[in-house]
Amino acid sequence: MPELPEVETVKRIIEPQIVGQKILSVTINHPQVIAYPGEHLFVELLTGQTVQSMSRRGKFLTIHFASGDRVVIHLRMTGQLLIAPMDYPIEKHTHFIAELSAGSELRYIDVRRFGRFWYLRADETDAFTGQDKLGLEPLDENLTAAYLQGNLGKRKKTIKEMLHDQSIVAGIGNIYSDEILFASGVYPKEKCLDLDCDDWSRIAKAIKEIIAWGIDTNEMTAEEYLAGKGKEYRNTPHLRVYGRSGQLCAVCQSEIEKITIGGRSSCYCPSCQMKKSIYSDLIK
DNA sequence: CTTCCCCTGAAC
DNA sequence: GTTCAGGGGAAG
Repeated sequence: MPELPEVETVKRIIEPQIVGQKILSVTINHPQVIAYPGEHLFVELLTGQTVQSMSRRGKFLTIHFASGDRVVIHLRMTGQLLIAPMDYPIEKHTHFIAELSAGSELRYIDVRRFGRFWYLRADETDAFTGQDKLGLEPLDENLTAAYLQGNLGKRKKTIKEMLHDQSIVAGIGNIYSDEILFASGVYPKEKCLDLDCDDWSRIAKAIKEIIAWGIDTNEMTAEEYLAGKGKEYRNTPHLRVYGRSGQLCAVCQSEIEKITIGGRSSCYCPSCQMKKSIYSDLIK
């Protein structure tokens, strides 16, 4: 479900509600979501820990404990984290509940059960989650046109696919890659090696602007977040191309098209995001 | 490179 | 009934 802006939203809502809390008890309803180190050890290690902070890296969340231990969480497609009063109804597909000292609960809900939890002890290096392979954060000042062109400029793959490569830029998924390419005016199926300096500049700028916009627009209170069950995000109605095939482009009124790239759907405006080959024919 | 897999549910 | 879904890893 969530990409970087949504995961950041989850972090901003959840962190203030768990900092300083002690975990009194842990219930796991579906062990599949525990990737490491196994259900029973996970429960044993987590019980009694006191939360110090929460952080986000790409689409990963980490809960840091006073002991130095931490829990890394990836929500994948449909994972949701909620802080709920103990008497709040248990949603279907609730796989994990941690009872907190304030009398509330941290709950994990995941319809498709693709999400994963890892418990890492203080002295354990993270060799399990994949976080160590992440590239730059979109808002990192080192993420520039030169960085993108240097890392991707000779690749044959399409720009749409490469924007999903978490080892280059961390946190972009299928929604935001569509939105970023629309904002850049780049045809999603364009091969990286066909893009020029100006294209990379617009893409670098759009990555920052669209991701920052996504985070800002998602801003909400903890009450609103709970009411939306941690799965309703504010910016969804304002996306400009994702999920809008057949509708008219807000900029030029052309009909937004949907194509398949690397096995995933991609929505784009054929007029605002013209293929370079067509464009070069037009300016002859 | 493409295809499949992990899962459930909504839309068609 | 079939297809698709905001992720990611493994297998062919």
